[in-house]
This record gives sequence, structure tokens and C-alpha cells, in this order.
Amino acid sequence: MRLFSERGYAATSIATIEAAAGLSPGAGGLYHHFDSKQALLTAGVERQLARLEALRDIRRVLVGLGDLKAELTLIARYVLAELDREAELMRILAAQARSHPELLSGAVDQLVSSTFDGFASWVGDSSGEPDGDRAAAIAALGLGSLLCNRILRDVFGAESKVDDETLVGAWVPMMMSLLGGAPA
Amino acid sequence: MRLFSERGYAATSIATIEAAAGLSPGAGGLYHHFDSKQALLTAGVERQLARLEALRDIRRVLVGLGDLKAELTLIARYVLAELDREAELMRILAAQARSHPELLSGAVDQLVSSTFDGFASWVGDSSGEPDGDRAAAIAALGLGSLLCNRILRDVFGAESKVDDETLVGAWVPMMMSLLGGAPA
Amino acid sequence: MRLFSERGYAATSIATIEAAAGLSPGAGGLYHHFDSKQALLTAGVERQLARLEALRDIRRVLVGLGDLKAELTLIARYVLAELDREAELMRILAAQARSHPELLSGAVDQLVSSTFDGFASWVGDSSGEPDGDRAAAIAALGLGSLLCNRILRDVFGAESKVDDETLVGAWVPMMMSLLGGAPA
Amino acid sequence: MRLFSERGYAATSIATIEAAAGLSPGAGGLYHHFDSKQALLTAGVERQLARLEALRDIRRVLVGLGDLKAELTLIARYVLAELDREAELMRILAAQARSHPELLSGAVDQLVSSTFDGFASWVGDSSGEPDGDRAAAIAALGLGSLLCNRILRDVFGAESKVDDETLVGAWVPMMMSLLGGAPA
DNA sequence: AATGAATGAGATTTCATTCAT
DNA sequence: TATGAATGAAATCTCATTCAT
Repeated sequence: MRLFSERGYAATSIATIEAAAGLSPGAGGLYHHFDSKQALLTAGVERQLARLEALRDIRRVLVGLGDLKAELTLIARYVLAELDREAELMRILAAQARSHPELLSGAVDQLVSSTFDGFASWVGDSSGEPDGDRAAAIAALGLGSLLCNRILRDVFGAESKVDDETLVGAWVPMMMSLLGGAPA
Repeated sequence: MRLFSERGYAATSIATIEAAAGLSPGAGGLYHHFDSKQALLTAGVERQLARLEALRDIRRVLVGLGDLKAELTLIARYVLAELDREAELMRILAAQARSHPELLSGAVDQLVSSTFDGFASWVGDSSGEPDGDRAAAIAALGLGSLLCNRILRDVFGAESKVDDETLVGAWVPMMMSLLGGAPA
Repeated sequence: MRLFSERGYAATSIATIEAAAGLSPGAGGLYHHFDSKQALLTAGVERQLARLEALRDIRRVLVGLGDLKAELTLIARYVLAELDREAELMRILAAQARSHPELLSGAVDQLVSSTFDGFASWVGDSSGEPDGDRAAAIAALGLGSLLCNRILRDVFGAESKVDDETLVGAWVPMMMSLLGGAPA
Repeated sequence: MRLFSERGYAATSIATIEAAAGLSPGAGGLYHHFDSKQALLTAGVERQLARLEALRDIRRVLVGLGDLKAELTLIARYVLAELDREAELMRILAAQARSHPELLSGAVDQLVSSTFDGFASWVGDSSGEPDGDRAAAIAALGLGSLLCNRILRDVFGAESKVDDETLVGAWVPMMMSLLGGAPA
């Protein structure tokens, strides 16, 4: 997964992977463990996803601190930390999702959609907001603003000019206004 | 650029490109126009970037409508529209920026950094905010939340569940609160 | 011819030749002057050979100085000078004679055989030697020892450790003994 | 090495070599054994050179038969025989030494220089000659006259008109006179 | 389970040559 | 006469995959 995320799927040869795994390169030893290069990618993505239950069950972290500000701060830090753990997977999906949709669209869905949905439902509960679309929009903006920071850094290689504390420090009140400033 | 953005750089063969350009595939006719496959990518990215002055000069759009709400709505729509025009470039950069940094890090910088910087300086002016770091954080969150929507859709292939109008409708008050004055 | 002699026939592209001739490379302008790459080589070799009458007519230089020692010194210097003028041709023949015999064996013959034959007949006349085979052997040794010096330098790139004067200084008495020491 | 010496390096394709080696042509099987076409040439030349200790140790053959005439006859036959064994290498060096000096100048040096130097030192010992330059010139003429015979035949494809026995028969007295004592 | 060796397919690139302009 | 553009053929080299050992 590291190699795929660094060089891209097509540009990573089986021989390179074998060498990195301590097998003799080009000898095909990898095929005793995986059926094909695609199967290796699939298995890698699935292993990564399995570890990811955490982020999907974002709601569990969010259970009643009572204090909304504290709760939001916790959420922000937690989301950023989770994204850091999944940087490799993110890079792989960013590079290959469109060229190998049959292998990866499930992973994208599991990773992205369910996280956004979970967050949206929390938004719905935490605000008075009864409008599902608006809750989804708030979730998209809130999670998206954090996610974008990591994507720019880990996928595009553009080092962020804002440090995490400042980012979180601006994000929390932003979310509070999104949640609290219920429209008329 | 279309082929690169759809299949990835490594997975797009010169023969395919030649065929798409009306040359006979595999005959190397492309080499009368570009020195190498890399040179083709570089030239393509540069052409795309040249067209991009627009987004970089984001500040020009932002010159005093007077009404902050109207201004923000305009900004949001404009940013989304620009990102749609640059979807191909974005996909290419997302997939290749880390594996070909020598070719692309300049492009990422020009595209991302300057846009964020321009927006941050507008944020500094529009809000009373004298703290440059905070202005940068607000810009990162604000632009990032819109950008993420497009990245998820165009790079990861995850269709958004929020339509643009709803997104903009939530973004504008969010930015108003970020810009300091709690919304009316 | 310079390019062929430096890089070899196969490794010299028409485009390179065109560029060196002031035509635009790859445009095929050369084909207004020569029918094919082979025809160019043939024409070049023939032009070089035309200039070569001189060496072939080696006997003309050898007409009666009377003094054998002076005559031999003259011969040696003349042969070395001629070989220097034909270094390019020699390199081309050395590299291509075996792979393009149909084009070049005529040239080799004209250059080598006739020179050796001419010298052999002079040897026959100058010495009392009536044995044609022995005269040919003496010619082969005499000319060969000079020729080898130039071949090693110009074809193999092995700089000679013996300067021309010393070489000639040893060659002249050697030839005198070959010519004079008629066997019993 | 046979193919290179017959057709030239550039004109011998990897596919041809593979076919000649019993591999399927064009499949790149050769690259499991050599890193590149150049590496193959280098390895071939080196293997040939390893066998060549013999000719380099020319002095060993020259150890005191006592009878100079017998000794010289032996030398001549030995040199011609060695050159015949190295005809392939000679052709390759003749064709490629100037276009691939980085690969081959070492080989030329090892082959030519050391042989000539070895012979020169024997000449110095055998004649009374104390002048190193003159000994070198005598060696150059003596070895060169034999070498040239083989180069003309094997490199230029010009069949010699003198048979080996006649050649040696003329060479031996020539060397005896060069070595100083006018022949008996 | 691992490897040396092989291979069909295909990648990028070069090139002699042609041709309309 | 010169050139921009094109192309069939072929070159070097890579690679996913297979297989006997």
C-alpha cells in the first residue's frame, strides 16, 4: 500500500513489491499469496478499510459531552487524526478511484459517504435542524473543510500554511454558528 | 489531458493519445510535436494553467458589491464554476502530483497556494480580522469546504448528496459568521 | 563521411546528417540529393576514392631518385601522409566493410589491394628479387608495418607510443635489408 | 560476440541475439542475464579479454631457445595464431572502439598496448639496443607487419595474397636485421 | 513457500522514407 | 529545392504472469 500510494498502481511493478516484501524480485513469489496485482490492491484496500470502522462510527465519539464547544473540538481533532492514519489509502483512492471504479468505488463509498452521513445525522440531532438537506449541507461543509486540508497536503503535496490548532480554533465557532444559527 | 485525467498518466499510452489526436497509433507521430510523454504532460498542464489566471485573480471578482451576503453568494458560485472548468487538471494533479513532483509541484503551487492566499487576503480586508494566521485559517476552511465538494465528486467519484444551491445557501451564512460579525 | 566515421553508419541518422548539412533535420531534404542512405554512403566513398588516385599510383613517387635510402624515406613519409588524409575513409571501411560488402568491397580492393600490388611490383624491380611471392611478402610487411601504425591510432584509438620520425628511422634500414639481403 | 563481430553492434538487435541464444525473440529474456545491450557487449569483451592472458604474456613464449632464428619463427607463428583466435574481438573493437570509447578503450589498451610493450621489452633485451624508443619502434614495425596482415583480412575483408609461410619466411630475417646484427 | 528462468504483450522511442505544399 | 508532417517498421526495454524445480 505504501508503494502504491507513493508511485501509483500502474507505476509499481510486482518485482518492486516483491523486493520490498523480502522476496526475490521478478520471481513471482507474490503469486503464492495473491492471485493477481488487482487482487493485491483489493486486499490492501480492504485491510485498510477494516481498520476504519472507527471513523465510520464517528457518532460513538460524539456521545454526550454536554458541552458543544468541547464536543466540537474533540470531533475536529479526532477527524484530523483519523485522516492522518488513512493518508495512504486516501492517496490510493485519489489516484485510482476513477480508473478502477470496479475495485474502489465500494471503498470510497464506505469511507466517504458513510462518514458524511454519520456526521450529517449527528448535525441533525445536535442542532434543532429538522431539514435533512440542510443538515447534509452543514455536514459537507464542516467535514469538507477539515478533509480538504488533509487532501491538499497528502494528495496534492501542498503543504498547509495553517497549523492544526489555528484550524481547529476557527472551525469550532464556525460549526457552532452553523449548528446554532438556525434559520428563521 | 482528457485521457490523462480519465485513465491516469502511466495507464495512457502514446499510441492511445496518437489515435485520439488523429494520428496513426504507434507510429510516433506525436514526437514531431512533443519531445517525450513527460513533455506532453508538462505542456498540457501549462496550457491549462495559463487559462487559470481567472481563478487566481479571484480578488477581482470580489471588488465591493457593498452587500456582503450578495458578494459571498457570488464568490461561492464563481469558485464552484471555476473548479468545474478545471476538473481535468484537478484529477491529473491529484493522481500524479506526488509521483511526478518535479513536473507538477509548480502547478499545484500556482493553482492552490495563490488561490488560497488571494482569498485569505480578501478575508483579512473584509473582516476586521488583523490576525493573518486566523485569516488564513478562515480562508482554508471557507475555500476548502467548497473545494472538497468538487474533489470528492471529480477525483474520488463520490457523487455529492447536496446540491449546489443548498451548499451555497449554507456556506454564505457560515462565512458571514467566520468573517466576524455574527450574522444579523 | 565525418559523421559516418565517428559514429558508424547505422548509428548516424539521416536527420543528424541533414542537420550537419544545414538542412532542417527530419524533413527529408537529403533525398533531393541522394536516393537513400546507402546511396549516400556509396557516393561518399566514391568521392573519397577519386581523390585517392595518388596513393594508388604510388609508383609515380618512386621514380628514380637513385639513392635507395632517400627513396625509402620519401616513400615512408608519403605513405603515412596519405593514410592521414584518408583516415575517415579507413574508419568507415574498418567498421562497415564486413557488414556491407556489396557496397564497400570494391573500395577496399581499390584502396588496399592495388596499393599493395603497386608496392610489390616496385619491390620486385628495386631488389634483384625475381620471386613474385617473396616480393609480395616484402611489400606486405613493409606497407603493413606503416599501415598498422595508422590503423591502431585512427581505427582503434590506441595512441602510438612511437613518433613518426623514429618509426621512419627504423623502417628505412628494415626495408633496405629486406630488399638488399637477397637470399642465397 | 559472433553476431556483433559480423553485423556490428548497432545492427545486431536484441531479438536476433535472443533467437541465437535459444530464447524467444523480442521477449526480453536476455534482460534476465544482462542489464542492457551495452552491458552484454561489455561482458562479452571482458570474457574475451580474460582468455587473452596468453597473448599478453607473450614473453613467456620468448624465453631462450638460444637460436634467434628459431625463436623468431616461433614468435611469428604464435602471434598469427593468437590473432586468429581473437579475430572476433578484433572486428568488434575495430568497428566500435571509436564510437563506444567508454566501453572499449580499456580493452584496446589491454590488448594492444600491453602486447606491444611486452614485445618491445623483449626486443630491448634480445638486441643490444639500449635505446627504448628505438626498441619500441622496432616492436611496432615487427608486430605491426604481422598484425596488419590479419586486420586486412579479418577487419577489411581483403584476402591476403601472401600465405603465412611466405610471410613468416620474410619476417624472420627482417626481424633479425632489425635486431641489429646484420643477418649472417 | 520460494526462485531462476522464461515469455507474450505491450510500452516508449527512433528512423528511413514519402509527400503535399 | 526545402520543409512540416506523417507513417510503417522496428528498436530497446518492462512487466504481469507462469512453471519446473
